[in-house]
Amino acid sequence: MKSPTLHDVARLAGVSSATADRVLNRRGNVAEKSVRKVEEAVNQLGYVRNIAAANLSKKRGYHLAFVLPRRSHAFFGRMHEQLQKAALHLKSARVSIDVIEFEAFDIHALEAALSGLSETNYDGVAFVGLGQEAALKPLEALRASGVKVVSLVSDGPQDCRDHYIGIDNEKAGRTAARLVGMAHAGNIGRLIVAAGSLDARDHSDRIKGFRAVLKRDFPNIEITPVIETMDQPRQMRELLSERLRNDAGNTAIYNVGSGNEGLVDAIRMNGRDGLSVCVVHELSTCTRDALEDGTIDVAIDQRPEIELNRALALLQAIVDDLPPPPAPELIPAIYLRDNLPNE
Amino acid sequence: MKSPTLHDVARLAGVSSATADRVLNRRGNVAEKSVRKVEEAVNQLGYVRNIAAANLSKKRGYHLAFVLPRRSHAFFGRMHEQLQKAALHLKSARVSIDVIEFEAFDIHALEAALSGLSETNYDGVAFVGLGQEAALKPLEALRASGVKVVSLVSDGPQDCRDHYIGIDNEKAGRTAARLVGMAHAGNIGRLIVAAGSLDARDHSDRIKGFRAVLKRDFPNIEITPVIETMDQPRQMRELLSERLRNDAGNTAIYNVGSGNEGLVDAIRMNGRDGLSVCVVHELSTCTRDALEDGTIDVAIDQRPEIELNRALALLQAIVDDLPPPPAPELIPAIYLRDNLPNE
DNA sequence: CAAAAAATGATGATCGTCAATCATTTTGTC
DNA sequence: GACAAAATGATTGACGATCATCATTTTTTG
Repeated sequence: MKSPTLHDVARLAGVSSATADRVLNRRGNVAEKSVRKVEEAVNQLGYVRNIAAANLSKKRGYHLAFVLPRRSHAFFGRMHEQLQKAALHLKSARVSIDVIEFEAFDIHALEAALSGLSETNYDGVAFVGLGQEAALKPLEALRASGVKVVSLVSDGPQDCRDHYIGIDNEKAGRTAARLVGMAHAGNIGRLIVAAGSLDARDHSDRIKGFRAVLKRDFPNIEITPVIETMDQPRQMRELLSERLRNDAGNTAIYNVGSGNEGLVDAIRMNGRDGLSVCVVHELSTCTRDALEDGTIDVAIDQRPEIELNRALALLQAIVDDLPPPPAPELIPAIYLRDNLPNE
Repeated sequence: MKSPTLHDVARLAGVSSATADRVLNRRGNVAEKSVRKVEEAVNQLGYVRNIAAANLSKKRGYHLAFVLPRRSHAFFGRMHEQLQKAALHLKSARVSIDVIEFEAFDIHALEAALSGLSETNYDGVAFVGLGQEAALKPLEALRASGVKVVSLVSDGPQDCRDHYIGIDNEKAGRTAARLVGMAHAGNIGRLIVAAGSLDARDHSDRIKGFRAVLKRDFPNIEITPVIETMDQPRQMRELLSERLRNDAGNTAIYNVGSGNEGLVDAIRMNGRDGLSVCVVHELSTCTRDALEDGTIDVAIDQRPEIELNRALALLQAIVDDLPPPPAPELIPAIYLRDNLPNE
């Protein structure tokens, strides 16, 4: 009924609890024979260390840091918000969370933020990996000193973090393509693609997936040259308006990046005549409204709240050197006007 | 830095830790004045009870029961599987999970299973609420004896459980309608709808949402009379084949319930000529294959694995009388052939 | 075989909370 | 002011693991 304790293991193994402890925590100075006996007892009893008791005695709480871009974009705002809620809830589990903000898209801001962490003594760090190529050294330093590291949203080299939590952006692009394709029902189409910057890894992955599917399965749809908006609503509005005004015959729009306010403005001004489908990424006040009034049709959403929860659960586990909790793959939500989340 | 303990609270309140304990655990026999002082100290220090220590001292583990239908359907198989994985992972947190299986769609099986629980002493129970109308009495008994109760997948009366975890089926139906509509690109269509049984709450909810959207936004699509399949692949195959053979001009299929093996067979036999879109519910080996080879286009999936994880996290929290962990709404995944989860 | 080295056992404090006991003080009431 | 009732304080031993210390035993080595 009740689970066995370290004492039970020691007794069954015929050693003292001190030795059993030495084995389980790899303190060394144990005879090979004793190690085997203890391990056998562990297996036989199905002993699992009581982490709560362990942490209590070690007077350890989970000390975590989240390195996030400022709340400039709605997307990161949602992350911050969820983090705050979660932090409150996790206080009773001795999880303390510090938030370190940095300027998004500033190449060196992330590096600076991460460097600052090496002095402190966090158990785990999660960071949004935009521009992490510049931040390899501080990451390496962190990991070398035993800190567990998780990258969020955008992944980088495998050996600069313990895990990545985020969506598969190529898959997201393919999904968008399929939706655009389906909405043409075999008709001929012409498509406008807009992107923030073709340099960003996540954006280029999306475009790659998008193009692949469109080319293979929907040759009836022609892609016009990509609009680069630098994720700025204004540029988006102007460039897109121009396209819509000058070229008739556009049937679809896909925005890979952000700047959706501009996109929505442009469509509202020009009307949706001839446009059979419009797909964007991320849910925000703006895109939500646009979905509800039919200005756009689909918002593919990363669900940052869920990513954040995952990161928290994962860090808690790996900080204890436990295997990551079993969790199914992150699939971006496909929001239509009919399945928007409440409130 | 480190969080305050009960002792700190007592000291600040100017009472003994015994009294502080009496206040926090509502043991009674405390003067109103002392209660106030302690509560004030709690607020001032931001004291949060260390649950790990509390549970350790109470020698309490989380003793949970999951009452699930047998693994007859792929859907429940996925739940069982996830539950097993999670159970393994949660052993170190002193969470023990018992699984009680019952025969799906047997009205009294659930009642019997739940009745059996009143003898035992679980802290929390999750159950799949198919046919819970018949099981109100045992649920009431459980809750009366302090057991926390969560219903999964299909909800019932509010006061027979503490929380419901599952999708909004009406929303799922609306989503299906939107996808079907989009895929018609304004063309005229004729739609075949199949359902397991119109009695099942979740199925009827889906149909309700589906019809509402189709009627309002896609009057160009005609709905032919619903095929009732009792979720049996064979009936599905025969009835659907008949329809496809006899009536030309069908443009879409929507299956509200299960029995997708039959649906897939029928379409493969008849070919997809003229069918512009085919939407079903739940991902399984069968529907996954069908998505990949283009037999069907969309599978709306409840993601039982996620529901299960949610239930676990929720039970752990409410068993401790904590507020439910902050988690965003469950949105069913929309699977296309391009965003299927790996492996 | 003796000395050094390695392995082991025994013990006890600690973490924060719970739960129980018993002694003492503060109330309220007639 | 006596007396009961209520409130409080003080104390203690779990709970399960960690970690350090010290004494003792076993093994290795020359």
